[in-house]
Amino acid sequence: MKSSVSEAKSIVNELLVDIFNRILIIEAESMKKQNVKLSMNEIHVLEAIEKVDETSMSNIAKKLHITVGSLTTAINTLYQKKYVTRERDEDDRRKVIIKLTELSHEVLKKHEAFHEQMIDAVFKELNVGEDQVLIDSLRNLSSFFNR
Amino acid sequence: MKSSVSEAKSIVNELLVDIFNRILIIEAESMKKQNVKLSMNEIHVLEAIEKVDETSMSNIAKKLHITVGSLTTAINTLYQKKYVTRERDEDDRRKVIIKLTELSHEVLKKHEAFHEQMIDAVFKELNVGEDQVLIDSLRNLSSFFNR
DNA sequence: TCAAATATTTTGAATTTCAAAACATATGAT
DNA sequence: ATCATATGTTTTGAAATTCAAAATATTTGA
Repeated sequence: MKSSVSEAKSIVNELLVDIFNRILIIEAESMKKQNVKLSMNEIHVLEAIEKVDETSMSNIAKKLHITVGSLTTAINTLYQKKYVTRERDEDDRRKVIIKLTELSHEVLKKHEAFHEQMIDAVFKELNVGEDQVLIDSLRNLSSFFNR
Repeated sequence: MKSSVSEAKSIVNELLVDIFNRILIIEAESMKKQNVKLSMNEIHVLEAIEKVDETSMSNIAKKLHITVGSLTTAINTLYQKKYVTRERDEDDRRKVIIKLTELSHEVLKKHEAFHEQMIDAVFKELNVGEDQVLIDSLRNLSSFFNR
């Protein structure tokens, strides 16, 4: 199967758009099937808390690319539903430090399992060395966003 | 630079998450810079109308993975702002056919230009034949969502 | 000590979404 | 031809998510 470069570009564009349009819906379905009661939005907040170094409100909001005000409302409901705790930073009492509860860790485990399945699907039939092509392409795309 | 398969998987996962988290924001910035007054949401509605065969409300909603009710509110504002027209299908008067105005085509041209730049960045330094690896990987990912 | 900087929450408004009800038109069985 | 059912769209009412700006709390530096 041959194709010119511009054809390949067009195919890659369409695939990226398709993937982008569906991933949230598919992820949500997967979580629902596993009896997770949270929205994908809420799960992504938990994910950000897990990944960020210092879990202050500002840091988490920056990771999520939302305002701190928006994060406050998200954390309000997660706190109420016992997915996170809130405490003042003793070294700098302006800061509020968010921590995940066991409930959150269970949800994140399920979410990670979905991602692993997804990535396994990507690597299916990929030969040794070819993974580097994929990594380079995605790095190029990610770098494009840094301009 | 060598890495085990599981390392490669982890890198690809992180890159995909990063790309996913930023693409909407970057696209929105790009549109704003080009004096486009619409939200990315509204632009994606126009994009769906452009891509779908028969531009009835149901078809457009299906393409966008939203309910027809949600689409009605989106079309209401786009209609009011003169980005689309509405007409009854003469063959089946239950259907409403949406058409893009010149205003929309101008916006979509700018949006497509962004996507072209983006894809050019992906293909940067990609050798002949390597594009097929990328296409295969993304196809695998897209197919994973069809299960 | 106190003005400015930083961190967070609150407030008020806009956007986007959905499910269910209401409405319009078409189709198929009698 | 008529009417029940199916299909297509809009309306309604409510919830979730977001933002900017104002308010509040704490720290820092002059």
